[in-house]
Amino acid sequence: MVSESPLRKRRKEARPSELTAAALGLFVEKGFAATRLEEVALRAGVSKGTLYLYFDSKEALFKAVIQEGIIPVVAEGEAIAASHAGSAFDLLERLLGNWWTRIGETDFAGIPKLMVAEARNFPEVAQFYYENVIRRGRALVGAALERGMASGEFRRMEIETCIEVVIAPVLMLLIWRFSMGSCQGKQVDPAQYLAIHMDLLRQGLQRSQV
Amino acid sequence: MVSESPLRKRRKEARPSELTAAALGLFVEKGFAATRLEEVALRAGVSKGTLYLYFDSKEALFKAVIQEGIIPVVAEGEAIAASHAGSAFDLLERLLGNWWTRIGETDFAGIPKLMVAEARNFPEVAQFYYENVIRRGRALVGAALERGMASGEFRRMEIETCIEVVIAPVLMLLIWRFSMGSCQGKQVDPAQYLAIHMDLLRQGLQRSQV
DNA sequence: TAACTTAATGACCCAATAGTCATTAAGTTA
DNA sequence: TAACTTAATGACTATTGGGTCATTAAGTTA
Repeated sequence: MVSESPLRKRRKEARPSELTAAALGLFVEKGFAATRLEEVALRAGVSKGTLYLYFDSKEALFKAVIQEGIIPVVAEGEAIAASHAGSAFDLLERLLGNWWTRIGETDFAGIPKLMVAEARNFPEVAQFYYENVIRRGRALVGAALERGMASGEFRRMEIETCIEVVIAPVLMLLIWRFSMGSCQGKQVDPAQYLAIHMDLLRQGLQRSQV
Repeated sequence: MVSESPLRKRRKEARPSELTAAALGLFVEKGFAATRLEEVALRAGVSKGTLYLYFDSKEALFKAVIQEGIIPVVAEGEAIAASHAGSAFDLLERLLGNWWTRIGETDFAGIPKLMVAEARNFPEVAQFYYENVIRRGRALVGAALERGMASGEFRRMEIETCIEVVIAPVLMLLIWRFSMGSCQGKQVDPAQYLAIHMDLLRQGLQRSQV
């Protein structure tokens, strides 16, 4: 009886993403500084030495984690906005909804909390994230708001600040899940949370008060 | 010419709060794990040995930082709510405004970000914070919303989720300031941010559409 | 001003961990 | 199946930083 699976498997292609996935989980859970690389390697089913085959340093691993999975979603949002035909509010709803299903329900959901917690320790990565995710995400929401104000669907308000207020609850929902979330008995229901947020926004933004 | 100030000053009373203040600043800036106690001591104008005179461990210091300054503000909010006479919306505005001036504009402003970043590493402290700050803060906002719905000033909505959505932007404003805030050129203006948030809420919550 | 109490110090200890590298073995080629 | 390439390993090193404690000196009392 001979074992079919050798102890050491050579899987050069799969290792990097398995390592960043493991690292993301641990970084989100314990923070960057408190995460030990041996634990990351263990979770990825590999030894610490192997980790260093693919990433030069702990910081390089952090950068890879952040850059890996979140940027495609922004591009997707931009495509949605470009092809949208309905009302401005529908667009807003689709943008936030898409962001939720593509980030909030995936393994990448922990990235905003991680980025918030570590931004000051990695200004370079934070800047990258700001330029490629935040700035573009804001621009999308801003364009939707502008469209609605131009058409008379929304009342006129100062746009830049409005963007922040619209995005904040969605961000908070994620951050909460990966931080204080475990303290409370019944978890927040994301669908209901988003529904209430959109409901308040619909009436809060509208111009004509019938 | 004799120096009036000896090298070692004995200031037993002042040390603890000076140490927690220094620790808060560094914890918020770098995270708990990445903060060195020697640096905390240095910032407090004291040696590392002195720090251990007042706090048993790094974790004890963390607990003290969290527990020290934020709870009185909740009590203050409860007093405001108890004595409030005007409309429910005015109460909401006063609560958020008070929270802002008493936390947002003080040294304690970094605590929410710190708590969010470290909650999973200190479940016991997180639980304490949850019971004494979050739960009570939510109850305050919830009572204001209920009052408004009961009087017909607000339309009826599911309260628990509503609370979250009302609070989220205010929390996000603080968290942002201590994380990604330094990435963007022009900072958000807190007063304008709160004004827009309250403006959206006023119209979003109201029952009668005149 | 001498004796005494205790706040403050900083050199030291040791556990933890980021990063290295000589060795091992999986898979490939001839 | 022997020779070869390189993915994978894990023992090892160097450094960092939490925590200790014998020593020092500020302030107080008699």
